[in-house]
Amino acid sequence: EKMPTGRVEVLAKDLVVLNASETPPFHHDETVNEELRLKYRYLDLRRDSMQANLKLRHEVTRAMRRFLDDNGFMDIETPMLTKATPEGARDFILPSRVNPGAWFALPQSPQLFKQILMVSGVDRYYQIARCFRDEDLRADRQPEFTQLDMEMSFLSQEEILDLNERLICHVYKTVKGEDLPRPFPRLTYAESMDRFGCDRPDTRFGLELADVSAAFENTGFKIFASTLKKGGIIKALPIPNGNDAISNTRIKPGGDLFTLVTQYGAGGLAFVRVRDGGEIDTIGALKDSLTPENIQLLMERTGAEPGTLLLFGAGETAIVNESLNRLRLHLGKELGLIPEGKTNLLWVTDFPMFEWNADEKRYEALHHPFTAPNPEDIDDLTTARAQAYDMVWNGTEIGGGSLRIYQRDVQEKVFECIGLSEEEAREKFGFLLDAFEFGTPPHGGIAYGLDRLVMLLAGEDSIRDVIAFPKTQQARCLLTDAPSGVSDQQLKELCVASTYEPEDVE
RNA sequence: GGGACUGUAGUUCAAUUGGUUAGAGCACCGCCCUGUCACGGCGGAAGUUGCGGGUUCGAAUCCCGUCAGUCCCGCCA
Repeated sequence: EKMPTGRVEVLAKDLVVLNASETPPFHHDETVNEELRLKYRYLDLRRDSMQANLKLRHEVTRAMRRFLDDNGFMDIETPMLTKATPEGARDFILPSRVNPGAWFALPQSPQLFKQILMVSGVDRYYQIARCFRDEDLRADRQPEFTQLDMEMSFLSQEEILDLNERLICHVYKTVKGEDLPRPFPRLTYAESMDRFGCDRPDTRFGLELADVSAAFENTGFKIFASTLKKGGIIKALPIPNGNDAISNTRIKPGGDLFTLVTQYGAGGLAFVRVRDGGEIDTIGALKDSLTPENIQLLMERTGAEPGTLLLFGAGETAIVNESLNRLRLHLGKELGLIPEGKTNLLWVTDFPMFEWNADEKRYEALHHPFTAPNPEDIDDLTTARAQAYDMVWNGTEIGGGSLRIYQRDVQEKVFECIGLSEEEAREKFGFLLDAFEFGTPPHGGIAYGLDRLVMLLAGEDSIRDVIAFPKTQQARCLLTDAPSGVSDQQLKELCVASTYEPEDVE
């Protein structure tokens, strides 16, 4: 609680100036631009809101530690200097002076070390671990970030989810003073994609998608017909009372909603308005081709009522889902459908093991290649569901985990699926495969994005505001002016020569 | 790699849409004020309008380039 001024009066006998201050470039109750804040981060952190965020972050990690300590978990550190990973994000790499020509990588996560700890008989491990990924930044992505990393032996998925719900509820109760309802709702990946078009649905509001492919099976509307012929789908986003709220101009080419969906690969945005008395109103070729059967099926599938605006996505499933998901989130916000102060937590389960990468013509692990397949789907791994789960907070993924593979033969099959040759697998992960031969217990775990979690609890829009010393979008530290050049002497010691200029790199 | 927005005193913002001397609040400096607490009064200093080109009689304003910050797409197992 902030003390109001004037309540305490101090009568000074002596005054000693410990250190004089320059006039600061900005005052601690001023809102200034990001560049200035980051350059003078020490002054920025003096502001009440930043002090509160630092304190909140500390309280969150303290609550996590308290809960995990009380539940038999051990905090164990894993190396920062480790091995480059073939899958996943770009690595930050560091030359080894002692081993000329050889490079360490900073960890993208402690994944393999924590699994190795399970082999070592550490039944319950956790670490508040710094992770590094050399990819482009976003409001919720920094090149170095913090995970609460956990791994447990001999627990079923149910037990892991239950324990994690209790963990998150404990953290929430500690910092917010409120109980969250348990158990958390669960959606399978398939259901989430079907109803929301994404794997981390914001369920604080409705506007659920409806697959209306069946309503257009014999349609004369060329775009829809060719979509279905090519194996695509047609989905509708029904907006109750959308007729009043959203004009044709916004939906047609050049309109903001049209532009929004095309940004995610959609070809356009067909629409239908349901008028009083159930009259159907639309434009162009769709208007001419709609049959009574189309309309009846459409109304059944979408539950549309007079006043409802139906927005359509037609095309490849992934594109339809992605574009309508973005449209749903955009309109949910715009129409004020998202309740203030509400916290919706849920699990998404049963992710697919793999996703087809069309560019590289191979399967890619959706979670990571150490995720255990569902035993029911073991016959064909390429279409198998994984024993993986994500925790979703108001539409943001705050944690993800899985049961892991703990048998060498299964692990080798998964490597094969993602196109990793035996030699590569042995070279990169031989130590893990070997370890699996020494009585590795069944195990599983999860990792939470601490920065995102604290950001949500703080009600901030960027993780920079909950990180003491973050980087800019160009991955620079404006306080220290890192990264910077190094001396030739340093490079020489490391046996590193600069061979490429930036313009050589595409 | 691509798209969008922003950049004007220390700072937050203006500048009648291309018009002659670029303004204001806060901060700063000086003087005044013996109970203030967002004090008050009077006065003052403070600008290569991010940077470099171009168009124009004339550019903060329009164009091109560049730098920086932000948001997004790609990317992020």
